[in-house]
Amino acid sequence: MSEDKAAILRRIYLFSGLPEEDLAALARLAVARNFPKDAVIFWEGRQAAGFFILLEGQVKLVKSSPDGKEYILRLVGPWETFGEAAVLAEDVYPATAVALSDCRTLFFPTAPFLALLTASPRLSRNMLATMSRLLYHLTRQLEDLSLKEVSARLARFILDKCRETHGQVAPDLVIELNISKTHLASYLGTISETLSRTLARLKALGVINEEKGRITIKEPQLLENIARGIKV
Amino acid sequence: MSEDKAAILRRIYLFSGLPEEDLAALARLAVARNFPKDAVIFWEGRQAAGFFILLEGQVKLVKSSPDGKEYILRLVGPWETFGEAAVLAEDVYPATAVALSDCRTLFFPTAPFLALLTASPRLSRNMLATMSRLLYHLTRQLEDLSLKEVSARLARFILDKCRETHGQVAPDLVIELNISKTHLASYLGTISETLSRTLARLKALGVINEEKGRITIKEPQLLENIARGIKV
DNA sequence: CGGCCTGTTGATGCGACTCAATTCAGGTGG
DNA sequence: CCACCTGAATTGAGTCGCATCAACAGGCCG
Repeated sequence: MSEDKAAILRRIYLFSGLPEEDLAALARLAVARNFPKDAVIFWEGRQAAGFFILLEGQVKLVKSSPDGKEYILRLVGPWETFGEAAVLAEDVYPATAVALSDCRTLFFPTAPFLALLTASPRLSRNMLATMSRLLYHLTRQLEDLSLKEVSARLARFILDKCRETHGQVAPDLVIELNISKTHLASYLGTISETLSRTLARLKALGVINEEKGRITIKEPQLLENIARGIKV
Repeated sequence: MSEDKAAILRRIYLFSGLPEEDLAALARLAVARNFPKDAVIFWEGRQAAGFFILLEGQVKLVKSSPDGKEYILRLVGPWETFGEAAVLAEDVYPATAVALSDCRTLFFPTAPFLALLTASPRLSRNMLATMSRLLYHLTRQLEDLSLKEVSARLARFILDKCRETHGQVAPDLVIELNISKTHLASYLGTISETLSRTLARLKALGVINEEKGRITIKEPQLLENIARGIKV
């Protein structure tokens, strides 16, 4: 079983380039933990006991307000880690994690992981790189929320997703929203009604096509401009 | 001169607990760089050559939109580091840094610093902790921008600042805004006119007093509620 | 078939940005 | 010392984007 885990860990960015013995030590640490759909994996503000690797399923990291609105900080897919940030400060989780579907995860308890971290320069370096990318991601979201309107955020999301799946942006490329539009709305910092209208507007402009969660890019250049915040 | 630098470095959180030889090595790396008021220290999107410690003055890290609006991601004060995030990914700066007053800094070039980082577990750990706190800070800002209105953000800012200076929140405690209200507005993700009105409303409610950038807290409990987003 | 969840569309209201006018404070030069 | 200028801060009126509330259509499942 521990061998299986080591094989899995090799696929995780955070653990890339680690010597065998480090991987083995990590594999000994890891605890399999599974969650049904809609289960809360951890709560914002609770003492962070460790972090997770998602093996299968989808997880959302959310902030929610007293009156029931929620903002999705990050959508986590397979082979990504989450809850890492809390580990370092031996602190609390900065957001709540919820399983969007049935999930299989590996859990790494804080204290022994920190010991490994101290012993492995490569692991430290990977961790720093991971957190760098998270920081970069968050600053982009802040930029969007503070300076851009919904149409620009949606356009940016589509372009990002397109580059992620196809490595480029070109006419007639198709991207799949594999989340509900309600969730996408929370991720973009708005609500489903507004997202619906914004999508309709982009369709009417001929910039994109959309049906049943499949978006086709029609006018890449226009889409780039909208993402930059240039008025149409 | 190198001795002076080492003495300075001891005061930086990022370098706390480091052995003498590491401090000495860092001191040899550090380059003094000064900037006049309004100078751009680095531009968003440019290759990150290294990071900075602010010794004297004040710096803003900003995102700006094509039409001239700007959002202040972070206000940097003496003894704080900035530009750290970019170093790890050997990547670009995620925001633009501007001197708000004449500034003295120490600059650490990326490549040699990374070498030191690999060699010093303690330095790695400090760096991770620093980035953790940045992440935490950014998630709070995202929460505010996406879920709270301006009055709540302002209330939270006042409470944070109060706790930071006095260690507690109590009636008649005074905090100093040592930045212009225009800058504070950008930091809160709004504009000076709206900030002005919001401050006026809080004054009218008797929650705070304010004159010439000095804010006196009158109703801590009410202020906490406003910060939580509870309607008045 | 009826319930439920997701998504769409319309009408309305509120918060915040825009534009413009005015006041105020700090700094400069006569 | 006062007149002048400049940038910051305030205040008012108007507009816009988006959230809210509400009604309704479609797909899925018991």
